[in-house]
Amino acid sequence: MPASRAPRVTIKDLARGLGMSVATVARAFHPGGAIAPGTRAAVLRRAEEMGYHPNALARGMITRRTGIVGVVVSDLANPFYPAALERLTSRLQRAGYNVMLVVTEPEGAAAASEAAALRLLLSYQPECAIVLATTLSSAASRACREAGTPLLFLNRHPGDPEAAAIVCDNARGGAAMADHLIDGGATRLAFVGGRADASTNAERRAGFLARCAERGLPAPCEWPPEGREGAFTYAAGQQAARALLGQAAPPRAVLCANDILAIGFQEVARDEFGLRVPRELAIAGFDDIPMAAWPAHDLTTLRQPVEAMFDAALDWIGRLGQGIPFPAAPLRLAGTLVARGSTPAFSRDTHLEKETSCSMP
Amino acid sequence: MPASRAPRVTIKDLARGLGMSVATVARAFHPGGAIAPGTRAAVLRRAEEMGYHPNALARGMITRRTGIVGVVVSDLANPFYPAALERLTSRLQRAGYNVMLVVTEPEGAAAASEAAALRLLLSYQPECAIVLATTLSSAASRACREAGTPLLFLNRHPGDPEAAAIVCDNARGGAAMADHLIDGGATRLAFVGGRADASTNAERRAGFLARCAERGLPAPCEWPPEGREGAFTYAAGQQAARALLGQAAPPRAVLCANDILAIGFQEVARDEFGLRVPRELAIAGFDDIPMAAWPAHDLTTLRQPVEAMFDAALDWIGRLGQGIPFPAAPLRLAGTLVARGSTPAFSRDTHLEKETSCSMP
DNA sequence: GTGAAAGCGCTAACAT
DNA sequence: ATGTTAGCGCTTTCAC
Repeated sequence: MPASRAPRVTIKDLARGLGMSVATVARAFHPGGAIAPGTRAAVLRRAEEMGYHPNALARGMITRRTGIVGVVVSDLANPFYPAALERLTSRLQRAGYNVMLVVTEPEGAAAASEAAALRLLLSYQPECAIVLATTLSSAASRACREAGTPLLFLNRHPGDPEAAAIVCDNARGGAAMADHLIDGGATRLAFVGGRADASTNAERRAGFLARCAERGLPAPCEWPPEGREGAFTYAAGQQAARALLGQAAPPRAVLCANDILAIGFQEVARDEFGLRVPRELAIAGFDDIPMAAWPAHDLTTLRQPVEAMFDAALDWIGRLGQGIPFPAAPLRLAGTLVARGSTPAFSRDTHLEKETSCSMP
Repeated sequence: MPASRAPRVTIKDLARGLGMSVATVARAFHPGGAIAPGTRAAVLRRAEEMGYHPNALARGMITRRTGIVGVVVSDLANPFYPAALERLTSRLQRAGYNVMLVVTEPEGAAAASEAAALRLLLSYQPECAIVLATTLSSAASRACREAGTPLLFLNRHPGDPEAAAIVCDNARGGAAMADHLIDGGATRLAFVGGRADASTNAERRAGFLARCAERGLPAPCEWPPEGREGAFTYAAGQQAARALLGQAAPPRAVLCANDILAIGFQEVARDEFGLRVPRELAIAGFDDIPMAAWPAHDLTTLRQPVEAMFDAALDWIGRLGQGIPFPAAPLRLAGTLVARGSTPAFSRDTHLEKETSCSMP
């Protein structure tokens, strides 16, 4: 026998209780419903009394608007994502959507389980799926397309040109950091990357290296070296520090592809190499996770425009309900350089313009 | 016009395409279905070709088993919870459930929005709701009860005796920590609490104080003082350190109600008071968040039996499907003391027994 | 403004 | 083993 739960009050019960038809009762729950104000009030009052609550599943089946938004995450160990997930969920909730959470394995190995998880999500007919913090296997993307579920990448964007994306302008951020470090007096710079397959990593790196070249500096040294896999983790940051700072001519300023890397790097720089930050070594990160502001780290970083990204996402999702598909061109929003104690104070409080977008060819 | 999406392939389309009845087709998708193996194979093959995927909403309406599990979180800023959420979601997914995420405002102020969010969740007819990391307003609890949705508290338990709960044996954990610190040689102990209304806080404190008394020590000093609100945050840990370590006879060993507090405390102890840990001050936390193992913190802590808690939760949820309600008595599972460098090495690697339960009167 | 009827996509008795 | 029928709870024509 399946679960025997207390039967819920349905619209039928309510209609019976009121001596009305279900149609009338239903109209009371819809803004534009053609119903006499008095009738509506009566229905609402009785509903309250009887403890009636509409069944979203039944409603969703008919209207094809389930109010469900799928959110796919994979790297909750990076503090940036819990914070983002919390905000995103809050905002979707307030807009009347409900978040269905899908966690995919961080390592690509489990592409099969990822596809399974996504299929499960799709079976609930979400209005769209938001991919936070990870790329999706092509199998999973295809599944969405087949199911007709719009896909929105937040923070990263996949190779897939058909997918909509809202991202931080990572290249500009990387460039701004290069300026900041160079203005701080450094000439021997370094870049510490995370996962090579992440668009965030590639763009931040590209922006940083390009600006260094523009300003006539020698090419920064890099970690991880060609052919070696990086990661967006504390441990990877430590490793990078041991490698880069152990060199004959170690860098004097380092940009790490994200904050958690930078924090790991800084830890080793101080504890194992006895370097004073920022005097002997300047360190910067990317994201502005809460920890970055802790006195122990006091990390200069590029704050992602998270709220602006969510503003846009909610806007897009709202339009979806009116039949307007997601824009094809990725939306890039500029971040803010937050100068703290891990870099010299020369150009403190430089702020990038608050927001900017740029379209694709 | 509502969203015009590509119409999905339904079971009817599939039945038509196969020249069978919908009933037969449906049976192919159910394990015990009375259907010829050949027919099933044909259906499955054709389904694949036509891109048919069952609609979970429609199925849920009939079977009253939606496969949806609501998960309510509020404090994603505490690293313990993202990690727990990730694991819990993964495991539920693998068991065929889908997680609907509800984020409630951390501060009790927004009890109204909490109730609204929960109502929204309930309208999707979840099979149960798991409350992770927070207590629920009584309005919200009542809403669940009225809707007939079983409620399971994970990690905390509310005053509400009707609610099911799976928690770490916090009192024993607190006692184990007292032993560990006392065995390490300390006599002037302190306890730093978090939110006073959290059961975790109360239990850890009670266990700690009781054991101190049993071992004949003077009552540990405490923070926050009576009437002052604490919090489970880094900043609160810093504050506590400034208050406790600034005293005439500062404590030599401190148990913080969770790791993030302990890390904040430790930071201030080292940087502002110049104390050497663990020589001059022993510090311990509770939870074993990933950061606790970082060399910079190297924090002794009481690891919560997270996986065992989830084992039990999944077990209970599985039974729910067979009509077996959640047990009324809270399940308490013992944690493990993980001794690291922030406390003296005397009784390193003490492990509590792996698991224990205790019933309520 | 209200009611009757059809049906969303699927499952679960019933027949056969 | 398969088809027929009746719904799940709700929205949405269409009459009145």
